[in-house]
Amino acid sequence: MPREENRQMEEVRVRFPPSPTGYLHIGGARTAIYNWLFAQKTGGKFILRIEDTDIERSTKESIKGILDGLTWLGITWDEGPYFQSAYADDHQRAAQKLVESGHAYKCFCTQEELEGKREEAKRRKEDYHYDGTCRNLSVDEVNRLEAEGRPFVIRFKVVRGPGGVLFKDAVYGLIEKKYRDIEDFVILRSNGSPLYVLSNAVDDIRDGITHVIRGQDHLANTPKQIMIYEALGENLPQFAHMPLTLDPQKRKISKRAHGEVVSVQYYRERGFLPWALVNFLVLLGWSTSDNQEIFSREKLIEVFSLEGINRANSVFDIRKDDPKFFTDPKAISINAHYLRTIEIEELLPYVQAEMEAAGLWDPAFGAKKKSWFASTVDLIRSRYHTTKDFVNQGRCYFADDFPIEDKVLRKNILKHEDLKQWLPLMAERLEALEEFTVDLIEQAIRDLAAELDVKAGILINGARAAVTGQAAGPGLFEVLAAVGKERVLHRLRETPNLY
RNA sequence: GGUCCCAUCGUCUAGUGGUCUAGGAUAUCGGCCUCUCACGCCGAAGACACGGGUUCGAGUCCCGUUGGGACUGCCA
Repeated sequence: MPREENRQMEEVRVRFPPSPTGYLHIGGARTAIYNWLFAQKTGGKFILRIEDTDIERSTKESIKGILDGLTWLGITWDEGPYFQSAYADDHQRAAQKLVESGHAYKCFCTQEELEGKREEAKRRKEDYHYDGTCRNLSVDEVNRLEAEGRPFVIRFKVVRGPGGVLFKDAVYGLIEKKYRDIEDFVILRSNGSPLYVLSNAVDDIRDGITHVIRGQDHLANTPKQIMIYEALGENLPQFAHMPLTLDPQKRKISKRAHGEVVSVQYYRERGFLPWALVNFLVLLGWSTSDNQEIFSREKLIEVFSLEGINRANSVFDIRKDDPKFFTDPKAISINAHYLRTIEIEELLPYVQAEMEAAGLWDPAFGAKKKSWFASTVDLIRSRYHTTKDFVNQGRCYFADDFPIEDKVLRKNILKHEDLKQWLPLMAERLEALEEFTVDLIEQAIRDLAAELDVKAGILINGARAAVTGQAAGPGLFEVLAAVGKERVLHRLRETPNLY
């Protein structure tokens, strides 16, 4: 009992321990988000630890990519990044301690021997567990083999007898694993380096981790780690395993199999707002009882809880070669939602960044023309899905060179021979306006339509095509006001050249 | 194969024995709005994997079947 009381007094400490073998992917980001949220919620600490023990596969670029990805998402850490490789001594000491206390032993079996036994078992359709050849070696034998210079690994000595490891997972509930189903697993390689199961536990102990929130793929490893904690005489953290994210074929998503579309970077490059991605990701396997889906940062922290984590894996509905959706439609819809609803001031920097990258940025947009810039962005944003759209579909508002879609040209201009005269005529009328306001523009154009005895729609759609190159967009009069008198007149007068 | 986990609309999910002829979101379709396209609003279609129990009553509890996933390395 006193142990539990202590635990409640303890500060919550959670961690995200990525291995730097590639970019930050969706699954990792989601794990980081859940941990971060839990820390924020409980006033605890979120620790970043880079598990770079596999030096062969770890790269500097990968570490940078992970840090950049988290930072972009707004997932900040309170401690670290710590590097696992810096604590090799801890891991070896722990292994040594386990050997000395009789919880582990040196195993001299060679990989070839083991491989042979595995094959043999497989051939006989039996499941293979390490047979314990070295488990009961006498002290003399161990000394002799070591003196011979024979390499050895250290294996954890699993209890042989009835019973098993029982623990309560915050998400999955009671989990039991029988001792007989656990083999004497390796904790230290023959070269002295630790295996994940050991180093991860030792690091969590050193870092004072109170809650281990991680993917369900680690559920099967947990009993082993619990045995290590216990053998080391340490208190257990609380475990919470979260469901995995699968692809539409129900395969675990991975960098290797899915490539870019599962990387955080991809969403950044495709024009996602970081918080929109976080909001989408948190919904993959977690929900509130009232099923709310859009959360501000503060609200999310307020309502997040481990109880809301689902047990079933969820599907990240990525589309391959879908002309309409480049990723899960729901992710896009959430991004579009934020795009059209956040404070315009908050959106502007993202649009600016896109424009700078596209070479469309004019410093005046941030100064003298700022209110024009803001209102123009506001005018067009409701039909955009990503910030990229501002420089693609939105190009005509900010630049003089913009494409006119073929179909639009044919349907809204070429089809009406008279527009060759009418649009320049419209320019005349607009030029005469005292002020270039939406109301006056509308009046002038409707008057012109009446005068010419044509449906206003003909003129309106023609003008839209000539001025924006597109068939769709905001109300034409607003568009003209936004594009500005001078440019509108020019574009209308250019119409004859389109024929 | 063995161990563990999971199972509600295409996808994300609400649902903790009766209020479920199963709710929301997204995607799809239709309508309204309208100069177009979005937005917004209204509406349609769309799911409790199957079979046994338990119970007056089961999406909800139990068992089995099927299906899916994870783990099963001197990877993390």
